[in-house]
Amino acid sequence: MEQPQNIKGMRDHLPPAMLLRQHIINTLVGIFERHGFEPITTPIVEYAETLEGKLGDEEKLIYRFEDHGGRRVALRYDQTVPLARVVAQYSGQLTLPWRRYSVGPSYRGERPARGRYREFWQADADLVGSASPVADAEIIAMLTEALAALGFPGFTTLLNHRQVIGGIARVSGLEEAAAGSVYRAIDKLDKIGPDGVHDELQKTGVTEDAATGILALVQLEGSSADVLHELRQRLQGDERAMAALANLEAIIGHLDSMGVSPEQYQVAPRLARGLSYYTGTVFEAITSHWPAGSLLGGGRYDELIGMFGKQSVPTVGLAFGIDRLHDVMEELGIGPRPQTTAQVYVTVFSDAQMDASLRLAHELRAAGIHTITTLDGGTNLGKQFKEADKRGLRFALVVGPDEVERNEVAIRNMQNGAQRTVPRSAAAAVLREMLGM
RNA sequence: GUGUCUGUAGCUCAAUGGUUAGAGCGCCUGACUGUGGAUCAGGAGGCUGUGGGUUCAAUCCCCAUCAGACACCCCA
Repeated sequence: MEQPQNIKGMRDHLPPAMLLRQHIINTLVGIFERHGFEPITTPIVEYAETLEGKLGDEEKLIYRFEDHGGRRVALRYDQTVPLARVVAQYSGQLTLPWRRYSVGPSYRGERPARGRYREFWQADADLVGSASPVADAEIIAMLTEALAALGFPGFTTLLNHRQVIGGIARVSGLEEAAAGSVYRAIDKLDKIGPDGVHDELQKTGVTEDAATGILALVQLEGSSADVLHELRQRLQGDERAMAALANLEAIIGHLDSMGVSPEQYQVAPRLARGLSYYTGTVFEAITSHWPAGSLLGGGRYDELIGMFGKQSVPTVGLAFGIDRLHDVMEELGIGPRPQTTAQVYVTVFSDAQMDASLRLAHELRAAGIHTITTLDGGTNLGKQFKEADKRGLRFALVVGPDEVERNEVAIRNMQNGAQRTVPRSAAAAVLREMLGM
């Protein structure tokens, strides 16, 4: 290790990136809390067996190792399984239904690609302990509010139900066991097109007729009502699918009152999603401006918590991909792009004036203004202004001998060069106003 | 995990199988001794990702390794 370097797929986030990330996280948390979701944090390291047996195929991507005590441990793969562990473990202390959120990193040993990293952050929100369609609707409403608050221009939430897909497979005469590869094939519809899916299905052993039938179903598009109607016709006789369709209809029925308009979502029978713990609704949000994966994903998993030994607790939730949101916003130029956290730069005229500047800075900070000063009193003013400019500060203040004598402060607007002198006692108030605080 | 491509100064990129590897931007200093973004003049900064090999000689050719990009797989 002669050269400092990152582990593959694990990134450093320097201030410019971090400031945007914080904006994203703060925005999401704001929406979560507006809906009364409560924060929790769980360890990044879990017993390997806690994570095993919950994810399906993806399990091979779990980071596993032995700790010093020889315990088989793993880095968490998402925040959903740890949540399920927590709910099972603290059932006596939780009042259900429980709205909780959690923000932090998860780890997957995948080959990194665009919008995909081995360490990635998710903002996860789940509504634990309710099977009501209102719960599903609330999660979808929240995701819609969040993407709008972040400023995403055109996004769509694709909505489906595991038992709709199951029904499609059953109606096509497929064994339950074959369903997995069918899910994967139809999930690729947007990428490889109908012919591609047809080939893919046949490759997995589906008959030509069945493939054609499946394809006709998963390609359904149009208004949610139309798609649901059509699915109901074609899946007739499959009870579980009928129940799923009724459930979707009930959820959609609440969306309007929750502020979600019909053009912001669509029923998409092709949406499968890989995680095996989903049992009901599944959804993800995509934007046409970003080809590399969804911005968030989620669904209902009514059996996962029960896997930790106690009774099942119906739950629906979602995870925003912070890194993807960041990458897309960066690429599309969405959102604020602050260069720094400081707002005001207090110059130091000379060593003799150092304390006057420090005192002023202290007062400004006490007034809530983010303030930095020069550290070296021997630096000439020109250099200090240059630094203030480079750092992207909005105002530079001067308290030289003249200002001290007149008990004033000079405030210079670094964006347009306008400079004014105000009474020392008014400096904080004036700045607060100029900063729009 | 599979395949393809890439890796030279802080950043974006040049260059040649052979003496001290270049440019722009950025950075530092000065012209400007109470005021930044312009201009001009100087300056610092590279064992060419790392480790091997071929060769009289390698940044350039070969192998490995690490990291990155893209596609596949799959997902946030």
